[in-house]
Amino acid sequence: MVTIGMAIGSPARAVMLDALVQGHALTATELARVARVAPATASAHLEKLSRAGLVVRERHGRHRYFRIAGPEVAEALEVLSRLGTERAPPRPRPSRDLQSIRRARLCYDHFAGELGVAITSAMVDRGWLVPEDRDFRLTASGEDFFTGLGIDLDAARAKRRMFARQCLDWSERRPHLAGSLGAALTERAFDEGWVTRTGRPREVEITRHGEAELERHFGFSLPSA
Amino acid sequence: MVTIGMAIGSPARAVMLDALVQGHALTATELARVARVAPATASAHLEKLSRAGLVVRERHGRHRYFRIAGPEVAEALEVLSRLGTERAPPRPRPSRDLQSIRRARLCYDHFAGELGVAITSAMVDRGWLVPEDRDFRLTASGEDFFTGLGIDLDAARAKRRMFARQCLDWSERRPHLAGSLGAALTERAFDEGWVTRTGRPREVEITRHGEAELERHFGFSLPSA
DNA sequence: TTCATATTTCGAGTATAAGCGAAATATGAG
DNA sequence: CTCATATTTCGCTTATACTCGAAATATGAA
Repeated sequence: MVTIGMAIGSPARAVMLDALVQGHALTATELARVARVAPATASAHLEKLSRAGLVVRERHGRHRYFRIAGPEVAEALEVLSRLGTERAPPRPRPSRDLQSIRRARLCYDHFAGELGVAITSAMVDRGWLVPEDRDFRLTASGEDFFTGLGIDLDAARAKRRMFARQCLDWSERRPHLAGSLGAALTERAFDEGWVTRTGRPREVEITRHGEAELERHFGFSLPSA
Repeated sequence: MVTIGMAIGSPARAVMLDALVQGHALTATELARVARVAPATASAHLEKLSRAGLVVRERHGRHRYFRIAGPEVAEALEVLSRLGTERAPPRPRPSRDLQSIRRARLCYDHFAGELGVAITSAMVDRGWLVPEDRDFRLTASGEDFFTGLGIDLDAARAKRRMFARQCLDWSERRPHLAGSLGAALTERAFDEGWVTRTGRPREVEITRHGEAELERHFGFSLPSA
């Protein structure tokens, strides 16, 4: 990521990439002109872009062209430039994909996103967890709940890591349960088939069965996708 | 795009972003630790990331957290890091979306991608166009073809721009027809309903009617999506 | 209020990048 | 082969970015 970032992080190179993303293959001299730098400078920039794997050089007849290295590069640059512009307007409606990853995600090994927050606040509402500084305290009734779910609390407490941490992430403004307790709950949810992984990196999907169980245990159902 | 590029174009900041993309909100001190820099340095970096709109600062109880500014930022960073890694392997199969944009795209105002190349080589094979240096020469039979299609060649020649240019782009290795002649053909194709725009920026879609016409005029049909 | 801790600001030093012109080097045209 | 043109390499200057420690500043805890 650093390499890519450094490659685009110069006005001259950004202009060149912008020109190339249009699809055209251009010569070094043409690119020097659009970026308003000397041919020597353009050559150095193109060397960098080439090393970063963003553009490729290609001989064609008597000319030597540069162009975007491939479709995946073109797509990534599109995403970036969209990110650059879509900042001012009030707030673009998140795409379908983004909505789903906001809904139910993993943060390392525990639930985050709407799902994580919903589960956590339900447990707080029921008096099973009490927020305390950076952690949650597990109450007696909370212990009953986790034990009833078949979770071994002693084992969770025995782990070297924090037990019941508060965790914030980018998709919600309220904390969700992390630490070994959060991990244990999440593991259980997978084992019981409440959720499954989707193809995407950290995204999970709630099964039909899971919906029913969430309703039963926590008294909520997430608005359907 | 420059801003974004400069923002990620530093090892320390890239590490911080990497940590934040996991979902966790982290304090400045924690981020200083993961990036292995002094708190003062981390503070400066976070200031930049914040200015670039990639992260936001948020007070929560007695702590001040940084986190990724929003889902769209998280997604863009994912795309970037994927781009960084997916370079070594032989060549990842292009996604469905990428295949379709390779298939039929516009380069400014003329066809590019597989469609542009296929049309152009068909015309060369038929002796309607002859590649000449950076341009194509339109032959007499070629004039008949374009005129038969209802294209006003005199009008196209009268335009201030190049008439029949060769154009290379990133998705194919062979040139396609650009210039006012290419634009006129493309305009005609839209008018006749051979192609329509999809939602995406430069992408077009071939209609059923278009498939038949392409087969009739140029003797090819693109392998179906 | 006072203390302790987290964070930012300030004022350097060092490293690296961007830029140019001149010269060296390819590459196709004739 | 020789010429003309496109491109890269070289040497150099200038500007900016990264880094740190020390000091100043906020902020919640007691």
